[in-house]
Amino acid sequence: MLVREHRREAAIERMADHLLAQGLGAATLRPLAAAAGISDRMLLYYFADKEEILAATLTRIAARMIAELDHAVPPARRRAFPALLKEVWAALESESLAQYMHLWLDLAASAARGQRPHRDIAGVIADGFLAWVESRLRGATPERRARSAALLLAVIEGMLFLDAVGRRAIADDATIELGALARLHDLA
Amino acid sequence: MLVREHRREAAIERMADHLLAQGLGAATLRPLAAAAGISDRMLLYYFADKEEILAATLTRIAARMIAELDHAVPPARRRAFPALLKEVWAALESESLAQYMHLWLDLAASAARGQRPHRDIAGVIADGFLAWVESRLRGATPERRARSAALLLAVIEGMLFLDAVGRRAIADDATIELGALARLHDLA
DNA sequence: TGATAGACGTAGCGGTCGCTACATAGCAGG
DNA sequence: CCTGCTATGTAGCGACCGCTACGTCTATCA
Repeated sequence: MLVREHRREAAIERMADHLLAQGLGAATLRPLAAAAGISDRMLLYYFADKEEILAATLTRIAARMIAELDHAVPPARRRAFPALLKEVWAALESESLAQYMHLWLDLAASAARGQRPHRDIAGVIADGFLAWVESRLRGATPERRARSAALLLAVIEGMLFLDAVGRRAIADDATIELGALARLHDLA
Repeated sequence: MLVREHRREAAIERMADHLLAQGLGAATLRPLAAAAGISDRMLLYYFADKEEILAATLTRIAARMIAELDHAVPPARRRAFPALLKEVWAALESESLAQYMHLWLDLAASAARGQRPHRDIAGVIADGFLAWVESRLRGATPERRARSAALLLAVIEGMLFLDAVGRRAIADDATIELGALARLHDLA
């Protein structure tokens, strides 16, 4: 039914807000239902089970994240490695994107434990993130660009990790060092 | 009492095994007590509350991790950046150290949510890890060595992250790229 | 008009959570 | 012998978990 589809859709949007604000640990039926403004019974009427709820909501969140990233770092031009690194890191520290990063960390942790559907969704998000970086990165050949993007992604995620444990200073040192290395290489 | 201290100690050791095998998500009183071979009542007799249990167990695990790292990558000599990166990454893929890395990811995720005592402990572990890397890294000056160590740590943790979400290929690309950059710099 | 199917709420299932009250058993000191 | 402390088990509290049985109301269609 159309009504059903529409309400399901609205529920996903509001559950996405809830998950972003509260984290994966708060992904339990009753709070999710309350956030969606319906009863937990109706939530399980719209979705088969908790797994389906999470899959739909996380997929929605992934789409939103890419949109937010596009907004923060527009694809207008390609950047040199150090510049893009700096720009992306600055964007990720903004309040709105930080929420995504925290959830992304939750997701990685539960993916490491082999949880479904977390593992699959997290993998797809990583691919999307990599493609996103690659499309904004300057590089001599597509191959070099792909590897540079992989490095940038890895470093960003390591810095995220370090920031999460309260060691932003280490993350900043890493940026400085990597920026220096990359600039040196560009001169070469 | 001595008996009490001894049993508390033994409980910590066995709970550390349990936590490493099962993850932070399995850190609930009854399973922990079962792993320690005592009743949950006695667990709360030896420790004030769950937080104290976790703090003691995680601290023990951190000490074990450093010992395992020392064993896998002995401190005999300092390594060049690409060599150390490769060596550390290979070590972390071993079954025993992979357990620590998964738990480390759990810890980072809950630290990002501001959980205590997770955040503090995770920070201390990161510092220990950084010092560990620094002591094994070759570098012209202590300052350069510190920044190189920060970069190596960030990259390792980003690769851990990518591996967790099933994207080891991206992690490998990052290694290749960073190794190339660092070697080029050493020549310069 | 009456049967059918969709939409929704209530109440509750069996289970786990962190934590605690209570009882007891052993042993030390007065 | 009594008192009181340490050590330990049992049994349970109230909250929350994912999920479901069941009933009711309403809209549609023959």
